[in-house]
Amino acid sequence: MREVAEYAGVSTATVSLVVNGKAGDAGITEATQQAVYNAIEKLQYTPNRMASAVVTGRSRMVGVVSALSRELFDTQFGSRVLSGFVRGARERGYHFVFLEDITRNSEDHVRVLQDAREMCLEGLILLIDVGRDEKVFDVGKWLSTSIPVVSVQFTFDPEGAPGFRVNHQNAVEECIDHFVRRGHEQIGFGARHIDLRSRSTVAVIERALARRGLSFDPGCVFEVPRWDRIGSFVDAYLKKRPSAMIILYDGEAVRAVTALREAGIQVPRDLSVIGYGDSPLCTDFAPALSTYRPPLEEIGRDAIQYLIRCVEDGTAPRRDEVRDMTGQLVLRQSTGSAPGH
Amino acid sequence: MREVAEYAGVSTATVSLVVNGKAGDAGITEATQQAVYNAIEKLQYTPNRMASAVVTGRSRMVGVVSALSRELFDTQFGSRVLSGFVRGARERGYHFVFLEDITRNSEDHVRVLQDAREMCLEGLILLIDVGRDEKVFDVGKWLSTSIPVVSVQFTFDPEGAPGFRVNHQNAVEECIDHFVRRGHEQIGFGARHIDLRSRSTVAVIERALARRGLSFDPGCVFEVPRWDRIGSFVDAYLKKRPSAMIILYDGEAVRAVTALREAGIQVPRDLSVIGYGDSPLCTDFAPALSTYRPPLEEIGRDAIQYLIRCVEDGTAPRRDEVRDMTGQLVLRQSTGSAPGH
DNA sequence: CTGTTAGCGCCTTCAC
DNA sequence: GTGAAGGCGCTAACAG
Repeated sequence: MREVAEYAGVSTATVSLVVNGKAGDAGITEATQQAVYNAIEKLQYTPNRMASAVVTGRSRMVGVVSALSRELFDTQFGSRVLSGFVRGARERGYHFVFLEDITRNSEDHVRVLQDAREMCLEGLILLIDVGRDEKVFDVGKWLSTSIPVVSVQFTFDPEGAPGFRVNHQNAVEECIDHFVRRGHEQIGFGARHIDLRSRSTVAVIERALARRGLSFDPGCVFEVPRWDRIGSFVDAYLKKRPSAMIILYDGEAVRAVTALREAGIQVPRDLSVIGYGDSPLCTDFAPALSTYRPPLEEIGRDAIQYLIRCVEDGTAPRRDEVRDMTGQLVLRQSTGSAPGH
Repeated sequence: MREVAEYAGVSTATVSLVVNGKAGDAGITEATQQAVYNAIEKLQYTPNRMASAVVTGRSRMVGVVSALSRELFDTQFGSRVLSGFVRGARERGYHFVFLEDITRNSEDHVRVLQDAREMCLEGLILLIDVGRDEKVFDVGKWLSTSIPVVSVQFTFDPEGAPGFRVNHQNAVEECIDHFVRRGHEQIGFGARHIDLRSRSTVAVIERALARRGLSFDPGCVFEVPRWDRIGSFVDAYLKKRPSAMIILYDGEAVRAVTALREAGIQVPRDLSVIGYGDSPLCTDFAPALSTYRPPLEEIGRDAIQYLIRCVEDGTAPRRDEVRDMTGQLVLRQSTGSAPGH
């Protein structure tokens, strides 16, 4: 920097102002600015972020903290969100680093904060993927007293934590809308486990149906287990035989369709199925699986940019606000009209 | 730090030595060290990496540069490698950041170098996933003149760039071994596109077969296109009817098995299939897909730790060396004995 | 064995 | 409008 200043015939202070785009405020001549830019060009000068971080306390870096990194990398969900982070950060000239996995043991969160301070991170993205783990929320709250934190939840849970997440309402509405238009009246729901999360989804389905004057049969909530126990699903299905189903997630949808086919149920002739996730397997499978595509890249991008904006404006991210992002229903071969419609 | 020094009754230099684990070399009393640790504890002191990076030039951060980030995040391959990076870096107290995608336009590589210098990155991981792009190799070579670079290639290409990659030789041997033991003699190969990469795989298969006194029928190289053109694959298969196939990747294997079933070929009764990737869909599909599981986490972890070791030892990473990592054949339901064996 | 000193590269008042 | 000076938090020689 000193060399640049000398080459341009100005002082290092001037160079600093120009490099940081504060030349205008400081009222520096156009000519002087040009001279500085020329010098930078000639000398191949690259400013040192570390040095400026030392004095300003600003590193232009944020951290990503996850609640369960195995899922983060094993499902395509996590990696798509990551992809959004990369884009979002890049667009604003920021970078991000991974910190500890909060849930490995009970002291990880202090490590996170320590790392964040060591590296002068300006904010944290908290990736919530295990649903309703009270501990994760508490850690988030605790972290957010020392550093800006924005939460991202990328699994499907209508009653999950506030923060950036998919618009579950919309997802359900889109599916029901499509089914009803095609004449389906008895609509089922399937998931790997029937837990609190599934139950809230069922509640949303129920309300969507009610708004259309249809009712939901509680018997149409199906557990779609692994292959070794898939028989229980088939049996349960055959008792009710709904003509349409929403299944969480695509993998479960594939297993359900396959198992049902062996029992003589044809998709989409006898049953229409919409999965969730839009994973690559949707198009490898036959019939190609209709699915709801969650806006994961968008969530990642918007979340990190919101965080950055808060950091730059000096405002604390709102911890209580729900940011629902709308995805898209992707219709393929596994959906059709209700039998006899 | 000054406060810590005062509290402990020593100088900042002593604190620095203790914090950086150089207390031993400098011969600092146990008692003094304890005093420093106590002070650190009491004052909740966190060292500032940025500041030390300024003076040492060492940031304990490396960068990850990819050749095609879309693939990085769309396939489970990329995200598993990333997971390895996270672990590998963490184990050594390092962090990593994402830089530009080299291939977006022709000037991205200078941006990469600029970012690396701005952030005092100590090394670069070059993710090669598009196979044999001369440009990527050149960029890698160019980068490595200014900064340590180690390459990671995570697609399947026996003749790809040197660096960390899966042991293709082993992958093929394992499959062939298994097939031969089960009495298969005519073994085929399938892939989405029959290009240079596939051809080198075929060559490896050919040699493995030759070593066992078997020959490879060039007519048994099959293109497994998307659904709209899958008929061509089925036709080609029916002409040769090999009893076993290696298919790149799992998605293609699923399409192949499904299409063939519609043509009356049963897996594994008439045909044994081994895919590649061990993606989640292997166990969602029926029959559950046998596959070769590439050691992606291991590759990521080893690659970044090799890079870090080079950085710390001050040695340049070898650009020409092949680091083949061995994966594992995962046998499930899509493989069986040769018909009549 | 430990403290003193002199920077690392940069930013930011303040006079001029 | 611009430069000089001081300091950010830390490390590395060297002196004692």
